[in-house]
Amino acid sequence: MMSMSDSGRAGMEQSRPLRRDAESNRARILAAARELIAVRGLGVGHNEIARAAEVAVGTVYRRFPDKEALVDALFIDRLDEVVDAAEAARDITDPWLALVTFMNGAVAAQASNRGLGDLALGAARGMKLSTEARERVGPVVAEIVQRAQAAGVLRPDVTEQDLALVPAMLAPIVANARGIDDELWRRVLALVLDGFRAGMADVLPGTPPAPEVVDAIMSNWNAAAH
Amino acid sequence: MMSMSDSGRAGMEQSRPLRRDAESNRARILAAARELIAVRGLGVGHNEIARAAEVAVGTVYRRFPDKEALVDALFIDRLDEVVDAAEAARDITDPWLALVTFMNGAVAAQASNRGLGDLALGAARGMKLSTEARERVGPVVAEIVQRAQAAGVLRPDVTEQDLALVPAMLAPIVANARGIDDELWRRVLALVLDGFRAGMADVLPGTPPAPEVVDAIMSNWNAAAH
DNA sequence: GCCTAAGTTGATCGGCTTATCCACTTTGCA
DNA sequence: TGCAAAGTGGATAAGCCGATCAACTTAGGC
Repeated sequence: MMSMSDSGRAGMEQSRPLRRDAESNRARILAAARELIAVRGLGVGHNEIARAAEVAVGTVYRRFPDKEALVDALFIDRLDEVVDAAEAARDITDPWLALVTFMNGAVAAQASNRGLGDLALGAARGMKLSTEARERVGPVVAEIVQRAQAAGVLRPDVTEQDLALVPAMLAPIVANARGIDDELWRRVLALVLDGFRAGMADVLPGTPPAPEVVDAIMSNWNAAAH
Repeated sequence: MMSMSDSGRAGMEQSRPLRRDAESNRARILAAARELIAVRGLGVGHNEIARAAEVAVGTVYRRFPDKEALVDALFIDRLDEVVDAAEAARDITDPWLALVTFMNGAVAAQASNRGLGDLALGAARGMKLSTEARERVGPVVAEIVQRAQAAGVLRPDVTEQDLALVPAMLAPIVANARGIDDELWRRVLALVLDGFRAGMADVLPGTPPAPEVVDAIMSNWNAAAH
């Protein structure tokens, strides 16, 4: 085998139970980072996280060698929620509704957590997250997809991979419409799932975005980072 | 016709025809910026642009007070291409094909110019571009939309505003798939326009992205900025 | 209670960006 | 030709960022 220490990150880390103070600091760092990142996105710096956690930067780096490690630690447990959502959706009888419900849940999570959206936009690279995400939610989604296709309500020439792209597509909508039209993504998601093509009745939820809204989204006028 | 002067930027500034050397420098700056930004996105710094233009940073700032002004100057003329594309699409007989052709052209432009993609992602704020874009391409697109709706091939509950969101949605796909699957956006665009719903025959172009591709897109593995 | 490994601190580094400033050079009109 | 006005070079400021490290503090086994 190779280095079998692996305290901080990937592999596992039960080498030695952290000292009490260290453990509490770690928890505070995670809590602070979670909150800040949910609200402001992955852009928040270590200094800020450290200050919020009432800890020094060095301490943050001691626990999480780099940003990637921190983000990994932060979001790996969020996966549980997604998995739960997927499993809940799987239990819905109507195959199409199951699919729609799941996608809505996924994008809603993105909308409520800026960091998640940044992730979907590809803001961070190379983290183990995507692998783990695929492994854990993939199978459930595959099941939903298969059922929908078997029922003839989902076109047969798509796969769950195609479906996986949808949250990424919605990310800029969610991100840029934030604070201007926080529900726009629901309409757009419905549109993406339903299609632009005429013929299939359903009336879209919400109202069409006003031209000013589109403007604002494109140039990010009011949204602002702040 | 409307404002008929408007050489450089926002307000107006045709006060005096630039000196020869200045004019040539301005052109070189624009050319260098255009190329760099097309290839590497809006992230390129002024220093780099200056070096490529064989000019000093100070000179860049003398012509373009800030990044916004530079980007404005760069892309305002690109609008001509989009307008041309829209007008060409308008002349296509089949209303649906006209719409699809236009959207393909718009996203293709994004795919071939990284800066354009960044713009669609909302990377830059507050520039006059979006206003001008709306004013110039809006009417043509509206015509395309109306025709498609009149022909009953486009669902009646969408507007050209909805359509305007599509390039933004495609942006993360284009950006994150660059160098991995440069044509993926065609499939996704077709999907967005066609809809996930079963029933409407058309076979999607391309093949479903492999799981690794989706992984790579999400975490931006190989793409790299370089 | 003491001692050492573990943990913490915060100044600091190096790299990047946007933007400014002023001594110097060039242009082009008189 | 000569001289102001226009333009230019490039060092530099000011701000971020992620990340490092040597000096200090603390936990907790013995």
